[in-house]
Amino acid sequence: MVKDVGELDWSLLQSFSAVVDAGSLSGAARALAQSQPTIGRHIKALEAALGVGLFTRAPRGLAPTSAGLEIAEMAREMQSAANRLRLIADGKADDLNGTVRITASVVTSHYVLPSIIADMRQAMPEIQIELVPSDTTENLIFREADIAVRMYRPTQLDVITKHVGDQPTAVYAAKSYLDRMGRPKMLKDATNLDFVGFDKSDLIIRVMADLGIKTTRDFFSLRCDQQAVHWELVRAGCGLGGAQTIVGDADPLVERLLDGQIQMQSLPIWLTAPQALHTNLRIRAVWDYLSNALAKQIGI
Amino acid sequence: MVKDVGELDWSLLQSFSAVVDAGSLSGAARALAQSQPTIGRHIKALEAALGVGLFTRAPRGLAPTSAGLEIAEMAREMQSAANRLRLIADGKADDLNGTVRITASVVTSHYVLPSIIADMRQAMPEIQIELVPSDTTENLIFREADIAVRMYRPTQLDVITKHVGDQPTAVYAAKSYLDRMGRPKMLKDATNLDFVGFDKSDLIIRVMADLGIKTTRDFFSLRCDQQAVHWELVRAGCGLGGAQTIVGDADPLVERLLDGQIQMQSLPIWLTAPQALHTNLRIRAVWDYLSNALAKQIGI
DNA sequence: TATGTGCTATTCATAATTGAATGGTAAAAG
DNA sequence: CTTTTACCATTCAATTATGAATAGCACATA
Repeated sequence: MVKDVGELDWSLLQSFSAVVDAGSLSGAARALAQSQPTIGRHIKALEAALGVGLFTRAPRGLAPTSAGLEIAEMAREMQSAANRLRLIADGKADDLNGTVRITASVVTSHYVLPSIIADMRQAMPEIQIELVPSDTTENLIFREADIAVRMYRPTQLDVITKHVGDQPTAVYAAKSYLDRMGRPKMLKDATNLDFVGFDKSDLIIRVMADLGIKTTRDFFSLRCDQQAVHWELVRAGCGLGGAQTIVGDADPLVERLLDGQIQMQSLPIWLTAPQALHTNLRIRAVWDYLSNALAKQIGI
Repeated sequence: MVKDVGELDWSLLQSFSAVVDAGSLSGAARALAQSQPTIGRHIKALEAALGVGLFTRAPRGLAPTSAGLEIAEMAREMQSAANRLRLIADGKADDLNGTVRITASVVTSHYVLPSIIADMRQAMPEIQIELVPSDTTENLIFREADIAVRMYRPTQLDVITKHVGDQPTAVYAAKSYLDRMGRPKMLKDATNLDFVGFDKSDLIIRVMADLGIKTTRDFFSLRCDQQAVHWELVRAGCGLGGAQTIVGDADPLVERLLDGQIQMQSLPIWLTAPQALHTNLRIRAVWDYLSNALAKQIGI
C-alpha cells in the first residue's frame, strides 16, 4: 500500500513477522486469515524493497537467513507493540456488541459452563461468546482469551484476578456400577472396588496416601489423564472416581459416596483477565455474570 | 489487507502513526506518499476495528483524543522498531544500485559538493545521489540522510565519524569592491572598510575580538545569518567577509586579503553515517569517495 | 511401490483499494 | 469584505491486490 519512496509498508512487515513465527507461508497465511500466495508475494516484495534475502526456501517451509533472524527482533518488537496497542484500545471500547473469549479447563468447559453461558446469552444477547476449552495456560496478554476460569491462583503479570470461592470435591460412581458391585459404607470396603485413576498424574495417589491408603499406579486398572474423559469413564460404570461436586451432584447417572468418611480437598475457582481490559464494558459484563453464576453454583 | 478476525492490519497502524505525527490526513498522506482519502479511510477503518474514537476532526486537521494519545505511544514504538529494522536491513544490502542521501550545510552544498558529486557520478553512475542542503542537524537514524558532511564533530549516538581534516579560512572581498575602495595592506587599514557580518550570530565579533579589534553588531552595516547568502553578498561587492579557503580560492570574483596579518581559525570537516549502514556497499563507496575528494581539496 | 501430507510457485479472474476530482468549511491575509 | 490557503468528506473510474485453482517437490506412511 505504501509506495516505495523511503517508507516501508508495515503490512509487509506484518507478514514477515507471521512467517518468522509460523515457519512457513501457509502457516502465516492461516494465522493472518490470508492466502498463501499473498504472503509469498509480501515476502518477495519485502526482500526486493530491502535488497536482502530474508529466507531460504525449503520443502517444509521457509528458514530465515542470518539477516532475517536479525531483522526478526524488530518485527517481534512491532508485534509486541501492536498487541499492547490492541489491548489498550480494547480496554477503552465502549461497545457492548462483540465477542468475548472465555477459556477454562476441558472439564469446566464441558460440564459447568454450558448452562451458565446459555443463561448469559439470554440475558445479554448482543454479546457473543467464544469458549476455548484448554488444559494449558493461555496467554491472556496476547488475547488468546479475554477471561480465564481457573482452578488455581493465576500468576501472570498485568492481570486482575478474583477468587470466586472454593468448590468441594467428592468421590462418585455410576448407579449402574453400584447396583452391580454394592455400595461401600466404609472407606476400607471401597478399596476392593475399581478406581479410575490417572496415567501420568499422581494426584489421586497422593490424595489416597493422605487418607492412609497407600496405592501405586497399578492399583488403578483403568487410567486416563484427560479429566473430562476420566469423568465419562466413571459415569459409564468403570469404577469410582473423584470429581467436583458441582459436576457430580448435577449428574443423575452417578451417586456420591463415602460422605463423612473422607475429606476431599476443595478446588478454588479463580477468574482472571488482562488488567487493561477491565474497563471494557463487554468483558466487564461477562466477568460479573460468570462470577455471580459460579458463586451461586458452589453455594456462596 | 488483514481481515478483521483478531489481528489488526498494520497498514492501518502505520497510517495512524503518520497522522499522529503530521496532525492531519493531508500531512500524513504526503509523508507516506499516499492520498488523503486513503489515509482518511484507514483511520476510519481503524476506529471501527478498535471501537474507539481516535481523533476529533477539526478545520486544521485531526486532534487525537485521550485514547488516541495513549495508543500513539505504541504506534511510536512500532515506528521506532520499523526504522531500526530498515537501518539494519540497509546495512546488509549488497546492491550498488540505489540512492545515497548526503546532507551538508548550505554553503558546502552550494560551493563545495557540486564538482565533487559531478566527478563521483561519472566514476559510479549506478549510484544516485540526493543532496540535502541544511544548516540544521539531520537525524541520521531516521534516514533523513545517509551521510552528513559537517564542520563540527558529530555527537549523535550509534554513528561512525571520520575527521577528514581541517580547512583553513580567510578574509575575502570582491575584486570590484577592492578596485573601488583600495586594497588594505594592514589589518588596521581594513577596519575602515565595510564588513559583512552576521545578524544574530556573534561568530565574527568573537573572531575579531581575538585579533584585538573590539566590535559590536553595529560595526557591520550589512548583516545576514544565512552563510551562503552572506558569501554572495561578499562576492557582489558589499564588503569584506570570511570564508573557507576551498570556497574563496576557487572563486574568480574575489581576492584573498591580509594573508600573514591575521590567523583565522580552521574549520574541521567531518563525515558521519549511521553505524549500521557502514556495511552497505553503496554508502561505503560514497563515503570513501567523499572522504578522498574533500581531503584532496584541503591539500591532504 | 503407491498414496497421503504439507509445502512453495504460478496463473487468471475477481474483489478490494486507491486516487483524481469535486465540494464544503474554517481560518488567515489583503 | 473578498481571496487565498489548508483542511476533511465523498464519488466514481482506474489500478492494484487478492485468492481459487493448479502444478510440482519433498517427505512420511502403508
